[in-house]
Amino acid sequence: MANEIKAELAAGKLAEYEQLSKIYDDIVKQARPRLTVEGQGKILLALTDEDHLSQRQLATRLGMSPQSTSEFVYKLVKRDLVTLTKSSKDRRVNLVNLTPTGRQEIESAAQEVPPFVRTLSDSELEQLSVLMTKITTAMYADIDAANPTLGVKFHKLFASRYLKQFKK
Amino acid sequence: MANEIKAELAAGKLAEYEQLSKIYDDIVKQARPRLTVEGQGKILLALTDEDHLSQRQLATRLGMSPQSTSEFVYKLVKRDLVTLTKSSKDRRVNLVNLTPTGRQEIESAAQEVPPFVRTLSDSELEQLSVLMTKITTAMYADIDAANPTLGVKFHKLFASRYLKQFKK
DNA sequence: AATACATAGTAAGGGTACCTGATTAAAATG
DNA sequence: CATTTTAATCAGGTACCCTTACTATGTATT
Repeated sequence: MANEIKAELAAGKLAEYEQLSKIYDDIVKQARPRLTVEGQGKILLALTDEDHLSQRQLATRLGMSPQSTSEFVYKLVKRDLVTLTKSSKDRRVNLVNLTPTGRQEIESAAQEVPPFVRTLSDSELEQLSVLMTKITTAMYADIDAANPTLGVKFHKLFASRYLKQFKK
Repeated sequence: MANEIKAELAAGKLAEYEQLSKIYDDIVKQARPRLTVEGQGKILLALTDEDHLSQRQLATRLGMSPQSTSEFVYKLVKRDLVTLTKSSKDRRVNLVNLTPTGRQEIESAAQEVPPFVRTLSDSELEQLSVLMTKITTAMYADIDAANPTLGVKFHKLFASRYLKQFKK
């Protein structure tokens, strides 16, 4: 069962990284205004992918309750990062629109390479990218299997965000 | 600057994994009662490493405010996972002790190998472990540099938790 | 047209993880 | 013995989420 032990070790390391990264920024604070997939950040990210969505659409493709969506949108409005406009076709729906400031906020949430990544050599970086791609691909597949609508959305969301520097 | 691009790509993949894992459990829910390094879980983890700590000690080694510590300890008491005993040496301090139930809670927070790790081959698993070890080692170093007291504590915390199956 | 039902959004209230400021009680120190 | 430091707590606040109503507005049915 050397096989199993290898899987456990790797899974453990991954989990360790996951947990460590939660506290890393707090402690080694470098004031990077990261945009996370939570709350307001989640909304902004979704709007980057496609602007002028209704709150309902946002809720659906983010897997959040409409109430939470409403809350975060309201907070973003107060921060002038989005505006709300009533749809002319259906006066019940509120379309959420990114403001220039909102767009800027997303851009400026710099995607810096953290120092700990710098410790890897060139070939190690390549290895890591390959491995992590396999892992995230499998994760997307699982998410997709559990919720076909969501999966694709998140894939697009992350692709546009984390591979941006690559597109240029 | 192919070098830089590789670093960015790897960092992006890591960030993508980090964000994806936040939503993974919600969506692909498999009811694994994970013990995270947050709030009450953080306290439990610290107590696994060393029992009968004062709230002050907990706060210090977890990098939390004493007020939050107090709050989480209180919640754990209500859940019968820890008990409080007044120190005989210093009647100001409340020692926090794990109950059998608390110990059980930690044990049962199974450290399962998530399905997406299974997609990697044997040699890939080995590679991943090596790479992640380098990364977490660098993270610990950074944390340690920022806060010498904390760093060591967390290292011990995670080592005891995520490498337990390995020690056996 | 009138009634019934479905849908977009909101209000109210709740839970968890954190934080700061102020306060109490007990210990340490001058 | 009076002052200062320390351990813990209370009060109040923010961000992220949810559930249970409830209000508009739209659509379908009678």
